[in-house]
Amino acid sequence: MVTVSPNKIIRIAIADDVPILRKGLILLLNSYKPCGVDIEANNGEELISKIKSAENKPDICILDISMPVMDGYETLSAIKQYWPNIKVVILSVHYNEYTIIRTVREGASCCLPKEVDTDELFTAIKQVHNKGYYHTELVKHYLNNSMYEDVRKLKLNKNEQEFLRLCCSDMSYKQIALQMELSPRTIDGYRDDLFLKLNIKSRSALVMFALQTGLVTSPSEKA
Amino acid sequence: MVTVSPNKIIRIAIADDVPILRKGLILLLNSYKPCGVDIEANNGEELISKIKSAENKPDICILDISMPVMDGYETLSAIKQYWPNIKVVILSVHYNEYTIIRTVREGASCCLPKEVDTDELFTAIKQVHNKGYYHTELVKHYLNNSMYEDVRKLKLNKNEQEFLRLCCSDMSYKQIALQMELSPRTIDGYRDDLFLKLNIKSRSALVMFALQTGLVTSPSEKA
DNA sequence: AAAGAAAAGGGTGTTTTAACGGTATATAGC
DNA sequence: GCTATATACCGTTAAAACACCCTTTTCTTT
Repeated sequence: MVTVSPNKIIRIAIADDVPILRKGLILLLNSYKPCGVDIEANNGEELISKIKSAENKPDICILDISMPVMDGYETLSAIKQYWPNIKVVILSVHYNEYTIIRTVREGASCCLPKEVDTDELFTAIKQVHNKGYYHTELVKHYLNNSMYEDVRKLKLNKNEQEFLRLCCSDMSYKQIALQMELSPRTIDGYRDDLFLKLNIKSRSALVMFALQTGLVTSPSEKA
Repeated sequence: MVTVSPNKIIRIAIADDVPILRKGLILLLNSYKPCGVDIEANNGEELISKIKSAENKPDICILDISMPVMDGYETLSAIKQYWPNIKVVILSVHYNEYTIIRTVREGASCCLPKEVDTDELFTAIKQVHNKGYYHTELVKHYLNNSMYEDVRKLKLNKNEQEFLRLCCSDMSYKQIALQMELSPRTIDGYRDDLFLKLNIKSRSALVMFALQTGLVTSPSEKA
């Protein structure tokens, strides 16, 4: 610590690819006395690079999950690897068992849904800064009571990610196998593995999972 | 018109169930001189009731699609029915052919993705107020070139909505039929109808459609 | 009251999905 | 060298999904 003042401001960095939300959040947080937003980025990669070149590192990073280039899951890992002391708050539309367990187990200090009310957001940030964490009832519930035992299994490898992405379409497993240049049997194995890991029984549920966790983002349609 | 001043402010009403986005948007729009936000609501029903009791009706309503109680699609219909002169801007994460065609054909003056950049949002609002509409390239593209000919077919009835909701799960069609107290054949018919209407061939694509259009919202998980 | 449309129910066949049981190979750690 | 682990691969069977053509019932509409 170089300078410590009694009324030190909580330095905040924000990564979110929705400009109106990001700008709004900045106005909102800056209007709240103890906070100051220094860094904003529209994806994880940009955030990491801005933190690297920042003279004063932020106290807290607020991350969205689904962002282009580098998503919130990866960004969280990178931050915790480079700067373990920076606290991370996940603020996302994706708010489910998978997202909560994966991010909190990876070191997030707090995981909130975007539907959070502004007062609770302020409370959360203050408590994260002072106590190191802020867990909602749902987060507490899943921390005590989750079907996912092993964090490592929550991360999907490249092939699994690609498979999951292709599942979100009209393609049959045979066509997916063809596209990925793998045997249909191998694809069956991927599916069976995911069904087991995620405790689901159908491709429909797999699609639900993919979209709800932000692991697959619907292709932003371009004309 | 009761009072017309040369520098009349554009009166805006906002309905969105995400408080931080709503608050942020209000700060943002109020910081833009020609705009003034008078009404905010966290769902369509609340918005309609606030407009009803408002002395001065808004010029423009900004609507989210996926909201509890009354969603953006229904809210748009209601507004256009009661107050055809109020302009509606759809601002949503849901930005696809279905959403664009359905809202614009129903009378929306503008349909924007939440990823819109703040300058474009300001431009859109100004142009909607002056010219009556603002269409992005993607909106223009779909207006000239859509697979949905008939707007009426875009609206799903109660049974179809319920069916679509239940499709987003691990349930088999047989289980869905049981749950809805209808014959499995009838359910098959619903599916075939939707496949035809939406030009898709699999339940996975149906789930994708349901989530991407906001016609089905993932149940917000509660502990 | 008759015609027509829309919704529900039906039969039958093919294709795809899903559950279960396996083997072979590479490679990283002990 | 052995063991654990991850990856790719294989076969069988049952269930579910999907396609196609058809009838009955229930409403609107005229």
